[in-house]
Amino acid sequence: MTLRVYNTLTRQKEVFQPLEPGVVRMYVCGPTVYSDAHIGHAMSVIVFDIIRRYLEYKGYKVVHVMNFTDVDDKIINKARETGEPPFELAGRYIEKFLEQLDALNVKRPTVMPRVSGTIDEIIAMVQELIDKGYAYEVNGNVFFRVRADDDYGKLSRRKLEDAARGDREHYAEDLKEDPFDFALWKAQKEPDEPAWDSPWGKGRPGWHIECSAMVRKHLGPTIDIHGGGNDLVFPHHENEIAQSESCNDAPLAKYWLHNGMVQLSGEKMSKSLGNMVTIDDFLAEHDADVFRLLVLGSHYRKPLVYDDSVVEQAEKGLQRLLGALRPPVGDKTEGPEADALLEAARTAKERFEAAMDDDFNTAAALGHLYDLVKAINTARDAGVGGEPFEQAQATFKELTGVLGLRLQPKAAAKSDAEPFIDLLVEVRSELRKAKQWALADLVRDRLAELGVALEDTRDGTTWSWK
RNA sequence: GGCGACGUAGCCAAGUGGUUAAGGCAGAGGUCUGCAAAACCUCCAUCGCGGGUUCGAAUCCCGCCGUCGCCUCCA
Repeated sequence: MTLRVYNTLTRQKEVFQPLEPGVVRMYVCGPTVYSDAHIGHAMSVIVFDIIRRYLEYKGYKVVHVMNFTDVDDKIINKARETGEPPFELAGRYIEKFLEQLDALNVKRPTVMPRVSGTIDEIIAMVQELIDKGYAYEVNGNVFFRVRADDDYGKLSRRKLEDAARGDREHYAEDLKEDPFDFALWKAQKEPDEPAWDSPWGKGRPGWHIECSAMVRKHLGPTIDIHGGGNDLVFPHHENEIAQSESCNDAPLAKYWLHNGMVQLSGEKMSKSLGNMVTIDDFLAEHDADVFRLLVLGSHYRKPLVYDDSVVEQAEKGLQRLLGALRPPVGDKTEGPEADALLEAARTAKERFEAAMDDDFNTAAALGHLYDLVKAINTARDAGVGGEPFEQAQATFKELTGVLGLRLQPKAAAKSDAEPFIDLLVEVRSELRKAKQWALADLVRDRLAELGVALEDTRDGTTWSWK
Protein backbone atom coordinates (compact mmCIF):
# COMPACT_ATOMS: atom_id res chain seq x y z
CA MET A 1 0.00 0.00 0.00
CA THR A 2 2.80 2.32 0.94
CA LEU A 3 5.52 2.90 -1.56
CA ARG A 4 9.02 2.84 -0.19
CA VAL A 5 12.06 3.89 -2.19
CA TYR A 6 15.78 3.58 -1.62
CA ASN A 7 17.30 7.02 -1.26
CA THR A 8 20.98 7.29 -2.16
CA LEU A 9 21.19 10.37 0.03
CA THR A 10 20.28 8.51 3.22
CA ARG A 11 21.30 5.03 2.05
CA GLN A 12 18.03 3.54 3.16
CA LYS A 13 14.49 2.84 2.05
CA GLU A 14 12.10 5.61 2.93
CA VAL A 15 8.35 6.01 2.68
CA PHE A 16 7.61 7.89 -0.50
CA GLN A 17 5.69 11.08 0.08
CA PRO A 18 5.79 13.79 -2.55
CA LEU A 19 6.02 17.42 -1.53
CA GLU A 20 2.69 18.19 -3.12
CA PRO A 21 0.06 15.48 -2.59
CA GLY A 22 -0.79 13.68 -5.79
CA VAL A 23 2.00 15.19 -7.86
CA VAL A 24 5.50 13.88 -8.44
CA ARG A 25 8.22 16.07 -9.83
CA MET A 26 10.96 13.92 -11.29
CA TYR A 27 14.17 14.91 -13.03
CA VAL A 28 16.37 12.33 -14.70
CA CYS A 29 19.73 13.04 -16.30
CA GLY A 30 19.63 12.35 -20.01
CA PRO A 31 22.40 11.68 -22.49
CA THR A 32 25.10 13.82 -23.98
CA VAL A 33 24.24 13.59 -27.64
CA TYR A 34 27.36 13.02 -29.68
CA SER A 35 27.08 9.38 -30.74
CA ASP A 36 24.69 6.44 -30.89
CA ALA A 37 23.03 5.57 -27.62
CA HIS A 38 23.85 2.16 -26.17
CA ILE A 39 21.86 -0.29 -24.07
CA GLY A 40 23.23 1.31 -20.92
CA HIS A 41 21.29 4.44 -21.82
CA ALA A 42 18.36 2.20 -22.63
CA MET A 43 18.50 0.61 -19.20
CA SER A 44 18.46 3.93 -17.40
CA VAL A 45 15.65 5.30 -19.49
CA ILE A 46 13.61 2.12 -19.03
CA VAL A 47 14.18 2.01 -15.28
CA PHE A 48 12.79 5.50 -14.84
CA ASP A 49 10.02 4.80 -17.35
CA ILE A 50 8.90 1.91 -15.15
CA ILE A 51 9.12 4.09 -12.05
CA ARG A 52 7.04 6.73 -13.77
CA ARG A 53 4.46 4.22 -14.99
CA TYR A 54 4.11 2.72 -11.55
CA LEU A 55 3.71 6.13 -9.92
CA GLU A 56 1.00 6.91 -12.46
CA TYR A 57 -0.60 3.54 -11.79
CA LYS A 58 -0.75 4.56 -8.15
CA GLY A 59 -2.61 7.69 -9.14
CA TYR A 60 0.13 10.31 -9.12
CA LYS A 61 0.45 12.95 -11.75
CA VAL A 62 4.08 12.76 -12.79
CA VAL A 63 5.97 15.66 -14.28
CA HIS A 64 9.01 13.99 -15.78
CA VAL A 65 11.90 16.09 -17.05
CA MET A 66 14.86 14.67 -18.92
CA ASN A 67 17.58 16.88 -20.34
CA PHE A 68 19.68 16.64 -23.46
CA THR A 69 23.24 17.86 -23.12
CA ASP A 70 23.77 19.43 -26.50
CA VAL A 71 26.66 21.72 -25.52
CA ASP A 72 29.72 19.80 -24.46
CA ASP A 73 33.40 19.23 -25.20
CA LYS A 74 32.74 15.83 -26.70
CA ILE A 75 30.23 17.27 -29.12
CA ILE A 76 32.64 20.01 -30.08
CA ASN A 77 35.43 17.50 -30.66
CA LYS A 78 33.23 15.20 -32.71
CA ALA A 79 32.06 18.15 -34.77
CA ARG A 80 35.65 19.11 -35.48
CA GLU A 81 36.42 15.57 -36.61
CA THR A 82 33.46 15.24 -38.90
CA GLY A 83 33.04 18.81 -40.06
CA GLU A 84 29.38 18.80 -39.14
CA PRO A 85 28.30 21.90 -37.19
CA PRO A 86 27.93 21.02 -33.46
CA PHE A 87 24.25 21.86 -33.19
CA GLU A 88 23.32 19.90 -36.28
CA LEU A 89 25.22 16.94 -34.97
CA ALA A 90 23.58 17.17 -31.55
CA GLY A 91 20.17 17.73 -33.07
CA ARG A 92 20.53 14.67 -35.24
CA TYR A 93 21.35 12.45 -32.27
CA ILE A 94 18.49 13.94 -30.26
CA GLU A 95 16.04 13.04 -33.01
CA LYS A 96 17.44 9.57 -33.14
CA PHE A 97 17.25 9.16 -29.39
CA LEU A 98 13.60 10.21 -29.41
CA GLU A 99 12.84 7.57 -32.01
CA GLN A 100 14.61 5.00 -29.89
CA LEU A 101 12.56 5.98 -26.85
CA ASP A 102 9.47 5.20 -28.91
CA ALA A 103 10.93 1.95 -30.17
CA LEU A 104 11.70 0.93 -26.59
CA ASN A 105 8.16 1.82 -25.53
CA VAL A 106 9.45 4.49 -23.17
CA LYS A 107 6.90 7.19 -22.49
CA ARG A 108 8.34 10.47 -23.62
CA PRO A 109 9.24 12.69 -20.67
CA THR A 110 6.91 15.60 -20.07
CA VAL A 111 9.67 18.12 -20.80
CA MET A 112 12.98 17.52 -22.58
CA PRO A 113 15.02 20.70 -22.30
CA ARG A 114 18.34 21.28 -23.99
CA VAL A 115 21.31 23.19 -22.67
CA SER A 116 21.21 25.46 -25.67
CA GLY A 117 17.70 26.50 -24.69
CA THR A 118 18.55 27.10 -21.04
CA ILE A 119 21.45 29.53 -21.33
CA ASP A 120 19.67 32.54 -19.78
CA GLU A 121 18.68 30.54 -16.72
CA ILE A 122 22.18 29.12 -16.41
CA ILE A 123 23.77 32.55 -16.55
CA ALA A 124 21.34 33.85 -13.96
CA MET A 125 22.17 31.01 -11.64
CA VAL A 126 25.93 31.42 -12.04
CA GLN A 127 25.56 35.12 -11.27
CA GLU A 128 23.56 34.35 -8.14
CA LEU A 129 26.27 31.97 -6.98
CA ILE A 130 28.92 34.64 -7.53
CA ASP A 131 26.82 37.17 -5.64
CA LYS A 132 26.46 34.80 -2.73
CA GLY A 133 30.19 34.11 -2.58
CA TYR A 134 29.97 30.53 -3.79
CA ALA A 135 31.64 31.20 -7.11
CA TYR A 136 34.36 33.35 -8.59
CA GLU A 137 35.44 34.50 -12.02
CA VAL A 138 38.93 34.11 -13.48
CA ASN A 139 39.76 35.17 -17.04
CA GLY A 140 36.24 34.67 -18.29
CA ASN A 141 35.79 31.36 -16.45
CA VAL A 142 33.61 30.93 -13.41
CA PHE A 143 34.31 28.28 -10.81
CA PHE A 144 32.34 26.91 -7.91
CA ARG A 145 34.13 27.36 -4.61
CA VAL A 146 33.76 23.89 -3.15
CA ARG A 147 35.26 24.88 0.21
CA ALA A 148 32.47 27.40 0.69
CA ASP A 149 29.90 24.62 0.75
CA ASP A 150 30.16 22.98 4.16
CA ASP A 151 28.08 19.90 3.39
CA TYR A 152 29.78 19.17 0.09
CA GLY A 153 30.12 15.41 -0.34
CA LYS A 154 26.94 14.43 1.47
CA LEU A 155 25.51 12.43 -1.44
CA SER A 156 28.61 10.47 -2.40
CA ARG A 157 29.88 10.43 1.18
CA ARG A 158 33.27 11.69 0.20
CA LYS A 159 35.43 13.95 2.25
CA LEU A 160 37.77 16.23 0.41
CA GLU A 161 40.58 15.25 2.80
CA ASP A 162 40.21 11.60 1.74
CA ALA A 163 40.71 12.42 -1.88
CA ALA A 164 44.32 11.42 -2.25
CA ARG A 165 44.71 11.72 -6.00
CA GLY A 166 41.34 11.94 -7.68
CA ASP A 167 38.18 13.83 -6.92
CA ARG A 168 38.93 16.88 -8.89
CA GLU A 169 38.13 18.34 -12.22
CA HIS A 170 41.17 18.72 -14.37
CA TYR A 171 39.88 21.68 -16.33
CA ALA A 172 41.95 24.84 -15.94
CA GLU A 173 43.86 23.61 -12.91
CA ASP A 174 46.09 26.66 -12.88
CA LEU A 175 43.23 29.13 -12.66
CA LYS A 176 41.35 27.64 -9.75
CA GLU A 177 41.66 28.64 -6.13
CA ASP A 178 41.44 25.02 -5.17
CA PRO A 179 41.84 21.85 -7.23
CA PHE A 180 38.42 20.62 -6.13
CA ASP A 181 36.62 23.63 -7.57
CA PHE A 182 34.73 22.92 -10.75
CA ALA A 183 33.69 25.02 -13.73
CA LEU A 184 30.31 26.70 -13.92
CA TRP A 185 31.19 28.67 -17.00
CA LYS A 186 33.99 28.09 -19.49
CA ALA A 187 35.49 30.94 -21.51
CA GLN A 188 35.49 30.49 -25.25
CA LYS A 189 38.96 29.53 -26.52
CA GLU A 190 38.49 28.79 -30.21
CA PRO A 191 36.20 30.59 -32.61
CA ASP A 192 34.45 27.34 -33.65
CA GLU A 193 33.26 26.64 -30.12
CA PRO A 194 29.61 27.41 -29.43
CA ALA A 195 29.54 30.47 -27.20
CA TRP A 196 27.08 32.88 -25.66
CA ASP A 197 27.52 36.37 -24.29
CA SER A 198 27.65 36.55 -20.54
CA PRO A 199 28.71 38.99 -17.82
CA TRP A 200 32.11 37.24 -17.95
CA GLY A 201 32.51 37.37 -21.70
CA LYS A 202 31.77 34.82 -24.38
CA GLY A 203 31.65 31.26 -23.22
CA ARG A 204 29.57 28.20 -22.48
CA PRO A 205 28.19 26.44 -19.39
CA GLY A 206 30.07 23.77 -17.49
CA TRP A 207 28.53 20.35 -17.33
CA HIS A 208 26.87 20.33 -13.91
CA ILE A 209 25.17 23.70 -13.88
CA GLU A 210 22.80 22.83 -16.71
CA CYS A 211 20.89 20.33 -14.63
CA SER A 212 20.63 22.67 -11.67
CA ALA A 213 19.24 25.38 -13.94
CA MET A 214 16.83 23.06 -15.72
CA VAL A 215 15.46 21.62 -12.51
CA ARG A 216 14.74 25.08 -11.17
CA LYS A 217 13.30 26.31 -14.44
CA HIS A 218 10.93 23.41 -15.06
CA LEU A 219 10.21 21.98 -11.62
CA GLY A 220 11.15 24.57 -9.00
CA PRO A 221 13.82 24.73 -6.29
CA THR A 222 12.98 21.38 -4.69
CA ILE A 223 11.81 18.26 -6.50
CA ASP A 224 10.66 14.85 -5.36
CA ILE A 225 12.84 12.49 -7.35
CA HIS A 226 16.19 13.07 -8.97
CA GLY A 227 17.41 10.10 -10.96
CA GLY A 228 20.24 8.90 -13.13
CA GLY A 229 22.87 6.21 -13.48
CA ASN A 230 24.93 5.50 -10.38
CA ASP A 231 28.03 6.63 -12.25
CA LEU A 232 26.64 10.15 -11.93
CA VAL A 233 26.57 10.19 -8.15
CA PHE A 234 30.02 11.68 -8.12
CA PRO A 235 30.84 14.23 -9.27
CA HIS A 236 27.78 15.22 -11.27
CA HIS A 237 24.99 14.91 -8.71
CA GLU A 238 27.21 15.98 -5.86
CA ASN A 239 27.98 19.16 -7.76
CA GLU A 240 24.36 19.69 -8.68
CA ILE A 241 23.47 19.60 -5.02
CA ALA A 242 26.27 22.02 -4.20
CA GLN A 243 25.14 24.51 -6.84
CA SER A 244 21.39 24.30 -6.37
CA GLU A 245 21.32 24.22 -2.60
CA SER A 246 23.87 27.00 -2.24
CA CYS A 247 21.92 29.09 -4.69
CA ASN A 248 18.33 28.33 -3.63
CA ASP A 249 18.79 27.70 0.08
CA ALA A 250 16.52 24.69 -0.33
CA PRO A 251 17.07 20.96 -0.75
CA LEU A 252 17.44 20.00 -4.40
CA ALA A 253 15.64 16.68 -4.24
CA LYS A 254 13.84 14.68 -1.61
CA TYR A 255 14.75 11.27 -3.06
CA TRP A 256 17.84 10.38 -5.07
CA LEU A 257 17.41 7.23 -7.17
CA HIS A 258 20.25 5.62 -9.10
CA ASN A 259 20.21 2.69 -11.47
CA GLY A 260 23.02 0.15 -11.80
CA MET A 261 25.27 -0.20 -14.82
CA VAL A 262 25.02 -2.65 -17.68
CA GLN A 263 27.89 -5.11 -17.42
CA LEU A 264 29.30 -6.52 -20.59
CA SER A 265 31.69 -9.47 -20.26
CA GLY A 266 32.35 -8.61 -16.66
CA GLU A 267 32.89 -4.92 -16.94
CA LYS A 268 30.91 -1.76 -17.29
CA MET A 269 29.88 -0.94 -20.81
CA SER A 270 30.95 2.51 -21.86
CA LYS A 271 32.04 4.54 -24.77
CA SER A 272 35.54 4.91 -23.44
CA LEU A 273 36.02 1.15 -23.07
CA GLY A 274 34.67 0.60 -26.55
CA ASN A 275 32.68 -2.46 -25.50
CA MET A 276 29.34 -1.17 -26.59
CA VAL A 277 26.12 -2.67 -27.79
CA THR A 278 24.05 0.12 -29.24
CA ILE A 279 20.28 0.29 -29.02
CA ASP A 280 20.19 -0.11 -32.79
CA ASP A 281 22.32 -3.25 -32.55
CA PHE A 282 19.94 -4.76 -30.07
CA LEU A 283 16.69 -3.81 -31.75
CA ALA A 284 17.93 -5.08 -35.09
CA GLU A 285 17.79 -8.58 -33.66
CA HIS A 286 15.36 -8.52 -30.78
CA ASP A 287 12.00 -7.23 -29.72
CA ALA A 288 12.08 -4.21 -27.38
CA ASP A 289 10.20 -6.33 -24.82
CA VAL A 290 13.21 -8.64 -24.63
CA PHE A 291 15.43 -5.86 -23.38
CA ARG A 292 12.79 -4.60 -21.00
CA LEU A 293 12.44 -8.11 -19.62
CA LEU A 294 16.17 -8.14 -19.05
CA VAL A 295 15.89 -4.92 -17.06
CA LEU A 296 12.84 -6.17 -15.16
CA GLY A 297 14.56 -9.43 -14.31
CA SER A 298 16.91 -7.96 -11.76
CA HIS A 299 16.76 -5.07 -9.36
CA TYR A 300 17.28 -1.64 -10.91
CA ARG A 301 20.01 -0.70 -8.45
CA LYS A 302 22.11 -3.74 -9.25
CA PRO A 303 24.40 -4.17 -12.22
CA LEU A 304 22.69 -5.77 -15.21
CA VAL A 305 24.67 -8.67 -16.58
CA TYR A 306 24.41 -8.72 -20.35
CA ASP A 307 25.47 -11.56 -22.61
CA ASP A 308 23.99 -13.83 -25.28
CA SER A 309 22.74 -16.34 -22.79
CA VAL A 310 20.64 -13.92 -20.73
CA VAL A 311 19.22 -12.43 -23.91
CA GLU A 312 18.17 -15.87 -25.03
CA GLN A 313 16.60 -16.52 -21.64
CA ALA A 314 14.67 -13.27 -21.83
CA GLU A 315 13.55 -14.19 -25.33
CA LYS A 316 12.08 -17.43 -24.00
CA GLY A 317 10.52 -15.65 -21.06
CA LEU A 318 8.76 -13.31 -23.45
CA GLN A 319 7.33 -16.27 -25.33
CA ARG A 320 5.93 -17.60 -22.10
CA LEU A 321 4.30 -14.29 -21.23
CA LEU A 322 2.82 -14.08 -24.71
CA GLY A 323 1.37 -17.54 -24.23
CA ALA A 324 -0.95 -16.20 -21.55
CA LEU A 325 -2.68 -14.00 -24.09
CA ARG A 326 -3.82 -16.81 -26.34
CA PRO A 327 -7.59 -17.12 -26.54
CA PRO A 328 -9.53 -19.60 -24.44
CA VAL A 329 -10.56 -22.94 -25.89
CA GLY A 330 -13.66 -23.46 -23.79
CA ASP A 331 -16.51 -21.33 -22.49
CA LYS A 332 -16.89 -22.46 -18.90
CA THR A 333 -17.65 -19.36 -16.84
CA GLU A 334 -18.48 -21.02 -13.53
CA GLY A 335 -17.12 -23.69 -11.27
CA PRO A 336 -13.99 -24.22 -9.20
CA GLU A 337 -11.63 -23.70 -12.15
CA ALA A 338 -13.11 -20.31 -12.98
CA ASP A 339 -13.09 -19.33 -9.33
CA ALA A 340 -9.47 -20.41 -8.97
CA LEU A 341 -8.51 -18.28 -11.96
CA LEU A 342 -10.18 -15.16 -10.60
CA GLU A 343 -8.56 -15.77 -7.24
CA ALA A 344 -5.17 -16.15 -8.90
CA ALA A 345 -5.63 -12.87 -10.73
CA ARG A 346 -6.54 -11.10 -7.51
CA THR A 347 -3.57 -12.58 -5.69
CA ALA A 348 -1.18 -11.73 -8.52
CA LYS A 349 -2.28 -8.13 -8.55
CA GLU A 350 -1.95 -7.83 -4.80
CA ARG A 351 1.52 -9.34 -4.76
CA PHE A 352 2.57 -7.36 -7.78
CA GLU A 353 1.74 -4.14 -5.97
CA ALA A 354 3.44 -5.26 -2.79
CA ALA A 355 6.61 -6.03 -4.74
CA MET A 356 6.57 -2.76 -6.64
CA ASP A 357 5.87 -0.84 -3.46
CA ASP A 358 9.10 -2.24 -2.09
CA ASP A 359 11.49 0.00 -3.97
CA PHE A 360 10.23 -1.14 -7.37
CA ASN A 361 11.12 -4.80 -6.98
CA THR A 362 10.36 -5.66 -10.59
CA ALA A 363 11.98 -9.09 -10.43
CA ALA A 364 9.60 -10.20 -7.70
CA ALA A 365 6.67 -8.49 -9.44
CA LEU A 366 7.50 -10.32 -12.64
CA GLY A 367 7.65 -13.60 -10.74
CA HIS A 368 4.07 -13.05 -9.61
CA LEU A 369 3.03 -12.36 -13.17
CA TYR A 370 4.53 -15.71 -14.22
CA ASP A 371 2.36 -17.30 -11.55
CA LEU A 372 -0.63 -15.67 -13.20
CA VAL A 373 0.51 -17.00 -16.56
CA LYS A 374 0.41 -20.50 -15.16
CA ALA A 375 -3.04 -19.94 -13.66
CA ILE A 376 -4.36 -18.67 -16.99
CA ASN A 377 -2.88 -21.63 -18.87
CA THR A 378 -4.30 -24.07 -16.36
CA ALA A 379 -7.74 -22.49 -16.62
CA ARG A 380 -7.56 -22.59 -20.40
CA ASP A 381 -6.72 -26.28 -20.30
CA ALA A 382 -9.69 -26.79 -17.99
CA GLY A 383 -12.01 -25.17 -20.49
CA VAL A 384 -12.54 -21.87 -18.70
CA GLY A 385 -13.56 -19.06 -21.02
CA GLY A 386 -15.83 -16.06 -21.25
CA GLU A 387 -15.95 -13.38 -18.61
CA PRO A 388 -13.62 -14.87 -15.97
CA PHE A 389 -11.00 -15.70 -18.55
CA GLU A 390 -11.18 -12.24 -20.09
CA GLN A 391 -10.96 -10.68 -16.68
CA ALA A 392 -7.80 -12.59 -15.77
CA GLN A 393 -6.21 -11.72 -19.07
CA ALA A 394 -7.19 -8.08 -18.58
CA THR A 395 -5.46 -8.04 -15.19
CA PHE A 396 -2.41 -9.62 -16.78
CA LYS A 397 -2.39 -7.05 -19.57
CA GLU A 398 -2.84 -4.21 -17.13
CA LEU A 399 0.07 -5.25 -14.93
CA THR A 400 2.47 -6.06 -17.75
CA GLY A 401 1.47 -2.69 -19.16
CA VAL A 402 2.54 -0.99 -15.93
CA LEU A 403 5.94 -2.54 -16.50
CA GLY A 404 5.89 -1.13 -20.01
CA LEU A 405 5.74 -4.45 -21.81
CA ARG A 406 3.93 -4.36 -25.12
CA LEU A 407 3.40 -8.10 -25.51
CA GLN A 408 2.59 -7.88 -29.17
CA PRO A 409 2.82 -11.24 -30.91
CA LYS A 410 5.51 -11.18 -33.52
CA ALA A 411 4.29 -8.98 -36.32
CA ALA A 412 3.56 -10.65 -39.61
CA ALA A 413 6.22 -8.72 -41.43
CA LYS A 414 6.18 -11.24 -44.25
CA SER A 415 2.45 -10.95 -44.61
CA ASP A 416 2.60 -11.67 -48.33
CA ALA A 417 3.35 -15.26 -47.48
CA GLU A 418 0.39 -15.72 -45.20
CA PRO A 419 -2.18 -17.00 -47.70
CA PHE A 420 0.33 -19.60 -48.86
CA ILE A 421 1.06 -20.69 -45.32
CA ASP A 422 -2.66 -21.00 -44.67
CA LEU A 423 -2.88 -23.13 -47.78
CA LEU A 424 -0.08 -25.42 -46.67
CA VAL A 425 -1.64 -25.77 -43.25
CA GLU A 426 -4.94 -26.67 -44.88
CA VAL A 427 -3.34 -29.26 -47.11
CA ARG A 428 -1.51 -30.71 -44.15
CA SER A 429 -4.77 -31.01 -42.24
CA GLU A 430 -6.20 -33.06 -45.08
CA LEU A 431 -3.10 -35.24 -45.04
CA ARG A 432 -3.56 -35.78 -41.34
CA LYS A 433 -7.16 -36.73 -41.81
CA ALA A 434 -5.97 -39.30 -44.33
CA LYS A 435 -3.34 -40.39 -41.81
CA GLN A 436 -0.55 -39.48 -44.20
CA TRP A 437 1.72 -38.82 -41.27
CA ALA A 438 5.02 -38.76 -43.13
CA LEU A 439 3.87 -36.09 -45.55
CA ALA A 440 2.14 -34.09 -42.83
CA ASP A 441 5.31 -34.12 -40.76
CA LEU A 442 7.36 -33.09 -43.75
CA VAL A 443 5.20 -30.01 -44.22
CA ARG A 444 5.53 -29.17 -40.55
CA ASP A 445 9.30 -29.64 -40.53
CA ARG A 446 9.86 -27.60 -43.65
CA LEU A 447 7.67 -24.78 -42.39
CA ALA A 448 9.62 -24.83 -39.14
CA GLU A 449 12.81 -24.33 -41.11
CA LEU A 450 11.18 -21.27 -42.65
CA GLY A 451 10.35 -19.88 -39.23
CA VAL A 452 6.75 -20.96 -39.02
CA ALA A 453 5.68 -22.95 -35.98
CA LEU A 454 2.63 -25.22 -36.20
CA GLU A 455 0.51 -26.34 -33.31
CA ASP A 456 -2.17 -28.98 -33.59
CA THR A 457 -4.96 -28.31 -31.13
CA ARG A 458 -8.27 -30.03 -30.74
CA ASP A 459 -9.87 -27.19 -32.70
CA GLY A 460 -7.47 -27.47 -35.58
CA THR A 461 -4.01 -26.29 -36.44
CA THR A 462 -2.66 -22.83 -35.69
CA TRP A 463 0.58 -21.30 -36.84
CA SER A 464 2.80 -18.40 -35.83
CA TRP A 465 6.09 -16.82 -36.80
CA LYS A 466 8.98 -17.92 -34.66
C1' G B 1 45.24 4.47 -1.86
C1' G B 2 39.95 6.43 -0.50
C1' C B 3 34.58 5.51 -0.86
C1' G B 4 30.75 1.98 -2.13
C1' A B 5 28.14 -2.44 -3.93
C1' C B 6 27.77 -7.49 -4.65
C1' G B 7 28.85 -13.14 -4.07
C1' U B 8 21.76 -17.68 -3.51
C1' A B 9 20.76 -24.36 -7.97
C1' G B 10 24.06 -25.61 -14.71
C1' C B 11 22.55 -20.11 -16.14
C1' C B 12 19.65 -15.42 -14.84
C1' A B 13 17.47 -13.89 -10.29
C1' A B 14 13.91 -12.61 -5.79
C1' G B 15 14.21 -13.22 -0.66
C1' U B 16 17.79 -9.55 4.26
C1' G B 17 15.96 -12.96 11.69
C1' G B 18 11.41 -17.76 12.32
C1' U B 19 6.19 -22.23 8.01
C1' U B 20 8.33 -26.73 2.70
C1' A B 21 14.68 -20.60 0.10
C1' A B 22 9.86 -16.86 -5.31
C1' G B 23 10.00 -16.86 -10.53
C1' G B 24 12.30 -17.60 -15.48
C1' C B 25 15.81 -20.47 -18.72
C1' A B 26 18.13 -25.24 -19.25
C1' G B 27 17.71 -30.57 -17.66
C1' A B 28 15.02 -35.43 -16.03
C1' G B 29 10.38 -38.17 -15.69
C1' G B 30 5.06 -38.07 -16.68
C1' U B 31 -0.09 -36.46 -18.80
C1' C B 32 -2.00 -34.92 -23.54
C1' U B 33 -0.74 -36.02 -28.97
C1' G B 34 -0.60 -40.43 -34.77
C1' C B 35 4.30 -38.24 -33.62
C1' A B 36 5.50 -33.40 -32.22
C1' A B 37 4.70 -28.50 -30.34
C1' A B 38 2.28 -25.84 -26.63
C1' A B 39 0.18 -26.48 -21.94
C1' C B 40 -0.12 -29.01 -17.31
C1' C B 41 2.00 -32.32 -13.20
C1' U B 42 6.47 -34.12 -10.60
C1' C B 43 11.78 -33.74 -9.64
C1' C B 44 16.23 -30.56 -9.45
C1' A B 45 19.86 -25.27 -4.08
C1' U B 46 20.74 -24.98 2.80
C1' C B 47 22.44 -19.67 0.37
C1' G B 48 31.50 -17.71 -1.36
C1' C B 49 34.75 -19.53 3.03
C1' G B 50 35.78 -19.31 8.47
C1' G B 51 34.33 -17.58 13.14
C1' G B 52 30.61 -15.07 16.35
C1' U B 53 25.63 -13.08 18.22
C1' U B 54 20.71 -15.55 18.88
C1' C B 55 16.02 -20.28 21.23
C1' G B 56 16.53 -19.59 15.84
C1' A B 57 20.50 -16.54 10.27
C1' A B 58 20.98 -16.97 3.38
C1' U B 59 19.19 -12.72 6.29
C1' C B 60 22.93 -9.32 12.06
C1' C B 61 28.53 -8.74 13.56
C1' C B 62 33.97 -9.80 12.60
C1' G B 63 37.75 -11.79 9.42
C1' C B 64 39.21 -13.88 4.77
C1' C B 65 38.67 -14.89 -0.50
C1' G B 66 36.46 -13.28 -5.06
C1' U B 67 33.82 -9.96 -8.54
C1' C B 68 32.31 -5.11 -9.84
C1' G B 69 31.49 0.34 -9.62
C1' C B 70 33.00 5.51 -8.43
C1' C B 71 37.34 8.70 -7.45
C1' U B 72 38.80 11.83 -15.42
C1' C B 73 33.88 12.24 -19.72
C1' C B 74 30.06 8.55 -18.85
C1' A B 75 22.97 6.23 -18.08
